Amino acid sequence: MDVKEKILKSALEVFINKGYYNARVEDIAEKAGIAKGTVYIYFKDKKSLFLSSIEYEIERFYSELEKIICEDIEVENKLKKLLKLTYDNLSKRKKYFESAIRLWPGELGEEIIKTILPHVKKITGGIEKVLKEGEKKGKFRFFDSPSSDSVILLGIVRSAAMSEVFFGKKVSFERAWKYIKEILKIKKEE
Amino acid sequence: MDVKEKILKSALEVFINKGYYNARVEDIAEKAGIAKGTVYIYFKDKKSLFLSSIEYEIERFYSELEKIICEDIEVENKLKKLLKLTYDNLSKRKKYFESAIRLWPGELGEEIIKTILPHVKKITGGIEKVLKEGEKKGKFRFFDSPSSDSVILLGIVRSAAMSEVFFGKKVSFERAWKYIKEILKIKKEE
DNA sequence: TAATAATGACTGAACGGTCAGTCAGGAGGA
DNA sequence: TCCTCCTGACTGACCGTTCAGTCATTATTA
Repeated sequence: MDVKEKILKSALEVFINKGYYNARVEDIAEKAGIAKGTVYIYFKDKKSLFLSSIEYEIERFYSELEKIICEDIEVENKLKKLLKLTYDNLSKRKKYFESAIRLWPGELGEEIIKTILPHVKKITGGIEKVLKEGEKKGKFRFFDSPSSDSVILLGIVRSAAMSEVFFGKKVSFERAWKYIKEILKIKKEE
Repeated sequence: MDVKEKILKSALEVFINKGYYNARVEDIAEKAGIAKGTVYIYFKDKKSLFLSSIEYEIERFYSELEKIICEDIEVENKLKKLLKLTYDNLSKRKKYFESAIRLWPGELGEEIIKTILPHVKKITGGIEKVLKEGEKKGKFRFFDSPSSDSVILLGIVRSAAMSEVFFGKKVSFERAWKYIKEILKIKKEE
């Protein structure tokens, strides 16, 4: 693995476990098996390393989603797999979300949004695509529009995945899926 | 207003605008019109000031919710008002949520959860109460159970309120409410 | 005047970023 | 083949800054 990628992987891990401000650049370097100075050869500063590591992770996630989108299976199952993957990814990353209140660095806020919005849009775009596919095939309906529906579906999946942390009660994926079936009027699936 | 409360209010404002790590205790003191040292008379350290300010805010929000819960109005409208208040509060606090990725301080994570979970539970508990009231009066059904339903409803409202920031497309409260009416099979309201 | 409250200059630790120095390995010459 | 020179990726000690928390001093109140 080349050095840059090794740094990105380590950075992601350390940022997730410690949060931006508690992650020392030296921790990241150590985990990558290099010296601190080397990090600054590949990345301008801590901030840009952080943004790059987030982009790296979202793209990795999106490539998993895309594989499902391209599978040749029943569209109901495709949607379910898509959302299940999202649920699992969120659950796995619970540590990200331990806090209900955001403590991100103010000066980074806008930049993060600007950096990751295009990547996030690819994800909602992927879900919209599957919704449209299902509608065209008459397998389910839009409740409102693919665009709103995808936002709401992701909201349901996210709140289920996070419910244990935020509300102290677990909501399984299967239960979340029941709500979604109701909204999209999906009759059967498995 | 007594000094302690003035500090809490200022702290909340500064923490929201700057995030935990960029909020200097001196900023908070300045905003409250006192000197930094005074803060340490009322609060052990920055961390406990932070936790107290969060508690203070959630309790303020809950007292607003409670007022609605106790109102003597149609239960459908009560639920709608409750969720609208939540939506508005989240929208107002968009700055909180500008970042899709959490950057909270690792060492604080668990403590935050421990501190705010009881308060958050009061909020979901309030919604559950209204759901039960509506079910008893035959105005709507539980889709799954008051407990899961409240998590999912909050998830829908939250994702709608945050959609502009996270997904770059606005989902109004009225639209979110449509989904909720569908799930709870609410026929009429307002 | 005594007690209590408030102040803000100061301290020490933490950490991002720098840069002079190291050295493995490649090129070139004998 | 062996030796020398060169390159640039990598290192890590160091610097400068920031800021939470302290405490001797001052102000206020009873």
